[in-house]
Amino acid sequence: MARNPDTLLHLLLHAAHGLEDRLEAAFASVELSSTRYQVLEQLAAAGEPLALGELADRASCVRSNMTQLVDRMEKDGLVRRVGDPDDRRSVRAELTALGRERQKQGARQLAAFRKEFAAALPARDRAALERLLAALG
Amino acid sequence: MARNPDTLLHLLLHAAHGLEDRLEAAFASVELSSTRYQVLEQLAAAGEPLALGELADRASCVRSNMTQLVDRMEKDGLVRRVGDPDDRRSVRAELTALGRERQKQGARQLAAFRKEFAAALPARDRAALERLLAALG
DNA sequence: AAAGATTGACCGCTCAATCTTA
DNA sequence: TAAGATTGAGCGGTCAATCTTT
Repeated sequence: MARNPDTLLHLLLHAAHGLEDRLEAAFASVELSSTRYQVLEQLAAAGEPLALGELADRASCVRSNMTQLVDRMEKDGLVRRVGDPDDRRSVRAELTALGRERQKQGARQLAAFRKEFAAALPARDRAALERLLAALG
Repeated sequence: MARNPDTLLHLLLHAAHGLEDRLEAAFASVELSSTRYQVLEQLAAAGEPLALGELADRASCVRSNMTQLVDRMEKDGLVRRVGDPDDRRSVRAELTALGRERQKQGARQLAAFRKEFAAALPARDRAALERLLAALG
């Protein structure tokens, strides 16, 4: 996204990209992506299998996306599909032991990353950043 | 990317995403994407055909990505491939009349969007934002 | 008919492997 | 051998169409 590099807009988007790349690298160190972590996190927090549509809603993505994501995660042994006896249209995703393990590792990576971010953030700029984010809302 | 919504890191990434979505929508209104616009912009600025590798370097992406992007843009009539007589390994992309037209429309959209962004940005927070971006560098 | 999931086609990106020309 | 471009496979996202169950 390197249009017109001398623009504050550009600098902001570029910084956000860099941040995301580094976060992605942190997750990659435990063989996850932020997308996969997000799913594992939801399932761990829920403490029970969740319907794919429910997962898609929580991830703010489209249903077909979750279908394919769960395909890949299932192939890698992170989750498994289980049917819902009460509504046979529904398919739920359930954590496997491996998925549970990876979720914990991912959580540690994320916590460390957040800490690093907070440390890099000039303390006196927190308020300004919060105003900015509110203005962009 | 909705992990842990009450985190400053998360808020920043979320805001950047929102910004990008809106920028993308602005480009879409003239049947472009930010990616395609970026290529058109480089070609217009250069004033001559550019090798695909050169375009990939300027877009900070991998060569194969540019091959495929130019495939799609060529199919849509925005650019055309031309050979380089001086180095027969090289393939250059050249703007078509349609590509030139779209680049101008895209530039107008981008300018309007930047203006809108600047207006939404609390003036007293500019300095803080610049420090923040420097710290994240 | 409406909801849940899936499929197929596409955008945009990565990597590894390949083919051609220098 | 190096460099330039392409191909093929995969991730992650969209949309439109489809199939099953409610």
